[in-house]
Amino acid sequence: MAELLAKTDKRTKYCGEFTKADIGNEVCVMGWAQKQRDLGKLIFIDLRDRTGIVQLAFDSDSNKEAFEKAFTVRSEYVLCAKGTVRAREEGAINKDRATGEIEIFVKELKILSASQTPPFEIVENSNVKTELRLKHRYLDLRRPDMMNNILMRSKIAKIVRDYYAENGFVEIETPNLIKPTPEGARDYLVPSRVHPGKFYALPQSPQLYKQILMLSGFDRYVQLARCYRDEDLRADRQPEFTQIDLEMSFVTEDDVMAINEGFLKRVFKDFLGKDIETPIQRMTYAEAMDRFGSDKPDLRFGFELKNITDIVKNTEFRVFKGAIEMGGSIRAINVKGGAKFSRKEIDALGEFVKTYRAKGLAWAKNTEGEISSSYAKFLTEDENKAIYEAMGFEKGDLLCIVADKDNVVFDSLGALRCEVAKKMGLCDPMDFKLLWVTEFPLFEYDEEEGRYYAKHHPFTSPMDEDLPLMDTDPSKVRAKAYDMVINGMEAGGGSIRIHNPEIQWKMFNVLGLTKEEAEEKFGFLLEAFKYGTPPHGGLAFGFDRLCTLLLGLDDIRNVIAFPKVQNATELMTECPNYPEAKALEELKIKAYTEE
RNA sequence: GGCCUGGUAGUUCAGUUGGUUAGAACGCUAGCCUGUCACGCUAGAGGUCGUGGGUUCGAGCCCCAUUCGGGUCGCCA
Repeated sequence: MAELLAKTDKRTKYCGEFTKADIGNEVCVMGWAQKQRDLGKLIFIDLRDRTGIVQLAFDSDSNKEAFEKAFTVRSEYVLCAKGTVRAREEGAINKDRATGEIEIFVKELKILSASQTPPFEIVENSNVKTELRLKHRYLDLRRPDMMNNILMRSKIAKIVRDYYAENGFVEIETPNLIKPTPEGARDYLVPSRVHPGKFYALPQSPQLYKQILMLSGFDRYVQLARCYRDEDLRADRQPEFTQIDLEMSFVTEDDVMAINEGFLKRVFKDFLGKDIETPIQRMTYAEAMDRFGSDKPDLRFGFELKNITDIVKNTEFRVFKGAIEMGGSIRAINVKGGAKFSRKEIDALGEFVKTYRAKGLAWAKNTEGEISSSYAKFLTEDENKAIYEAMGFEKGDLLCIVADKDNVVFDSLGALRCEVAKKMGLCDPMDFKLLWVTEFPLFEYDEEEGRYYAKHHPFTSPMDEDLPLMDTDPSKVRAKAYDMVINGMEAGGGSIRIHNPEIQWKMFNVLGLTKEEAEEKFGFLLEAFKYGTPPHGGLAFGFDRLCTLLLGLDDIRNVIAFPKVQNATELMTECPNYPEAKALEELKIKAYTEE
């Protein structure tokens, strides 16, 4: 059935590129049959490639041979068609299609490849289950929207390379087989054949290498770096992903932020035609937590958190009193226009906050001046009034209150304000709100293990004015770290690094690392730092997330050609898989057996 | 590891209180049709109701286990 492509079969241009200017030309096109429409003595075939669709026309009277072949064409057959571009008659013009004013009247048709009936139709906006799409990803990628996503990703990557190159950045590849790192996410490990029992790790990020590059004097480095983390997946998280990774020497936070604001301005302008105002708004971590209950606040809507602990500090209401007694707080958001939520929907919000460890949701609803509430009866009239006043509670509003330990209150209310905003349709994906979050805490205290962890990583520089606190109260030390937050998503983050050995040792000390442990883990870096280290800092954007945002999507997998599913398998190739016994033997690794 | 949720024709779904032969749309196959482009008309094929067990006279529906997806908490320096 399939025919060979002859040397003379040269494609004139892509399907989507034909216009009225081509009328009368002899052309040759190649592509996939999207649809065959048989009208009896007339057949139309929509021919598709990555640029679009052009209509092929066949007429039994004019060319019997081509017509008869066209008759056998089914969806997804690969065709080569030669013929004449002609104008469509008035009334036969398809205004919904870019090439709708012309068609190719085919003189010679070759079926280069037949196709089975695909398991799902190759059309835009298909709502086929993810599982099936991923199993047949090659077909899914043919769908115009997926095809477009991947093409756009490539376009964004080019903007990245152009922008940073124009600003003096050097693109350098760092290794993918590296020394396993001690802290942070789980490493993917790769066994070494030459060194039985030893493993490489796949990089979680090129962090240490890019710092070393600064030391070597490259001054400005950038890389579209593949990164790997063996952690559970989410809608915005894949085990392997791509980072726009960069580092700069002789810079402060402002310098790093400025150069990257330039990039964001550029990519939003070039890609979306949108103007981003610079400098981009900044907010400290403390303010972000206080106002939004999150270190990555979505600024597309209000519903800010307010602390009402003082108003009810003398209450006997057990729920509020309990929170105060355990050193927590009572905070509220006023969902403007939220009174339209039904009792059932509000109960669902109560269940929602419980997933963030809150014990429940106290609420009050003002419907046309009539207030119904889950908690008001437990408070005095004055207390209720004071809360309403503090929150600006008016007709049509819904007040949501959580009382608990601070971190629970922040987590649950921070998530709740996004949840209600989503339900109320306030999250236009093409309305972009950019924000730098700054002054992150340097450490996080792990209560279970009774020790400090680096919130960013152990090479993050403390803020100069907080240096004395390193010895007295590490939990209060702020870092020279910054995150780029777009519409509530962490799009990137970075920091100024420590380049002073004394401070680095102090850092390890707080983290509970002995000199020996530090040498064992980071010896090469500490050694390198002895030979003249420039002050340096950098940042990494989540490239996949950035593409997702710019395309207005909500699933990172739609910008990744071959993504993995929730249990970290890839459905098309069915990876991972058991290796051959011989391979394990060479690696001196025992085969896994079920217990 | 926890919680929530789904799996019925190739696809997307419906399926009543547990009761006859499990339906629809699209797709697919065949026939007819010269201006379609979501072509139209006619006819047809297509089902181990994810899998295994249980309850019952009787299970797509109830129970248990399991598997494969999706969301999420933990986790993600």
